[in-house]
Order: sequence, then structure tokens, then C-alpha cells
Amino acid sequence: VLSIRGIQEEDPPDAQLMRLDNMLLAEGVSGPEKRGRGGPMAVAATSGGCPNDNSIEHSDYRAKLSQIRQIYHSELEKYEQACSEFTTHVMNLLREQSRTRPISPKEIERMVNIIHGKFSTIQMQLKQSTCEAVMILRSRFLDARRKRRNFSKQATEVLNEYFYSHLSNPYPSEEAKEELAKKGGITVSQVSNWFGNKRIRYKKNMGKFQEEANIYAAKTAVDATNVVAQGNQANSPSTPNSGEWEPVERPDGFFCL
DNA sequence: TTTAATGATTAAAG
DNA sequence: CTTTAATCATTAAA
Repeated sequence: VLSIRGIQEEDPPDAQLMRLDNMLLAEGVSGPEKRGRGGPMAVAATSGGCPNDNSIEHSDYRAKLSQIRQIYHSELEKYEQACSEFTTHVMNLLREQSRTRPISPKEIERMVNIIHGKFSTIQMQLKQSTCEAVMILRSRFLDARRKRRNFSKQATEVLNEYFYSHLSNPYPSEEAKEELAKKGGITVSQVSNWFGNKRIRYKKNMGKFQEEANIYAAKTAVDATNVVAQGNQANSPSTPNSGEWEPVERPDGFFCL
């Protein structure tokens, strides 16, 4: 079995292996056992998400992670043990043979290297599959898309009001976003997400939003700072302007329809 | 059950 | 950092 290989195994073994090791460490699989408190567990804080999900979900996640961790460590130990056992076994064989033929120390060393190479590739496979398991676990528990809930009527009302009353420039400032978030009972990130989605989806299929536009068109006052477009006030929403808000240059915040 | 709507994430560009 | 555009995953509607 110990053919003349093992020296030419993989050219970049360290590149991949370093990544796997780093990830396992970062994920707390291969690091020191952190029983009890001390969790600076950095959950992706980008999305507002529900404020009341940090009980069952998280502990469930940690339980599963600890399970993975256990398996990983026991397997790793098994490999270490098997490796050393096998090495000593081969050494014994070589010692026996050395009675009938001369065996150079170099040959022995080569043999040991081959064995260690073999076992380290197995170890690498273990790390690989462990990383996969962690990734799956992460996507299963920590992906906010899986916890998505529709906004309240109030929130969508507020957001749509702003959007359709600022159709010419639907980019709320940071302050405006905070205001909208407060009024709708959602986070600023969620407001940003909503506007990002709304803009692209409105632009992509304006006809689909005509009715919605009609509903919200009359409900809000025009931005006080833009007092320019008096003539376009009666802009009939049933004939959506084919131009977007982007292509027309907006030198100073003027209307661009 | 299939489809549409929708909030969140990602990559890429500024 | 922000945005667009594409995509993912869930929910509501058909």
C-alpha cells in the first residue's frame, strides 16, 4: 500500500488547509472548549430581524455546533492514535527486516513521512467535511432569510407613502430613514432594504405598481425643499413616465421626470 | 401544490 | 459606507 507516493501529494496543501483551520477556529470547533459564559458570539448584526429570537434558535444552534465539535475531536483523536500505532508497527517491521538486509535511516525517515502524509490527507478530509457541516448549520439557523416575516400594515403604509410622494427621487436621507423606521416600527436597515427592493422592483415593472401608485399618490405633501415643479403637479399616475429617476441629471435636487 | 409577493443577503461598482 | 441587480427563502394567494 505504501507506494512510492506521498512526496508528491498536493502542491498547495497549506492553502486550503489553512482556510479550513481558520474557519474551524473562528467557528469555535477546533478552539478551546468554551463552556459556560464568555460568548462574544458575533452574529451577523446587519439585519434588524426580530428582537425576540435569541432564545430557542440560538441555543439550538449551539447545541448542534457542540455536537459537530465533539465528533470532530473524537475523530481527530482516532486518527492521531491510528497514525502513531501504524507508525510504530511499520517501524517494528523495518527493525525485523534490518536483520536480513541493511536499512538506511533515510529509508526509515521516508517511510514515516509517507505514513504521516497519508494520515494528514485523511485529517484534511475530516476538516473539510466538518466545515461543510458547520456551513450547513449556519445557513440553517443564522440566515435571517429563514426568519423573514412580512411587515405590519403600518410599516408598509408609511414606507409606501414616502416612496410614492418622492417618486422623483426616492432616496431618503439617513434622517428620513430613521424617521420612517420609527414610524413603522422597524429598523433603519429594514428601511434601507425596503427602498432598495422597492426601487428596483418598481423600475423593473412599473405597470404592476400603477394601482398602488394611485392609492398613495394623493396622500402626501410634496417635499417642501423642492418647490420647482409646479406644472407637473397633475402628473397622471396612470401613464407612468417611461424615464427612471436615474438617467436625468439631478444638478441640485430638482425634479428629473 | 404551484405561483406571486416580499424581506434579506450577496456580489459588484461607486 | 452606499447603491443596483440578482438571488435566496419564506409567506400569502391562486
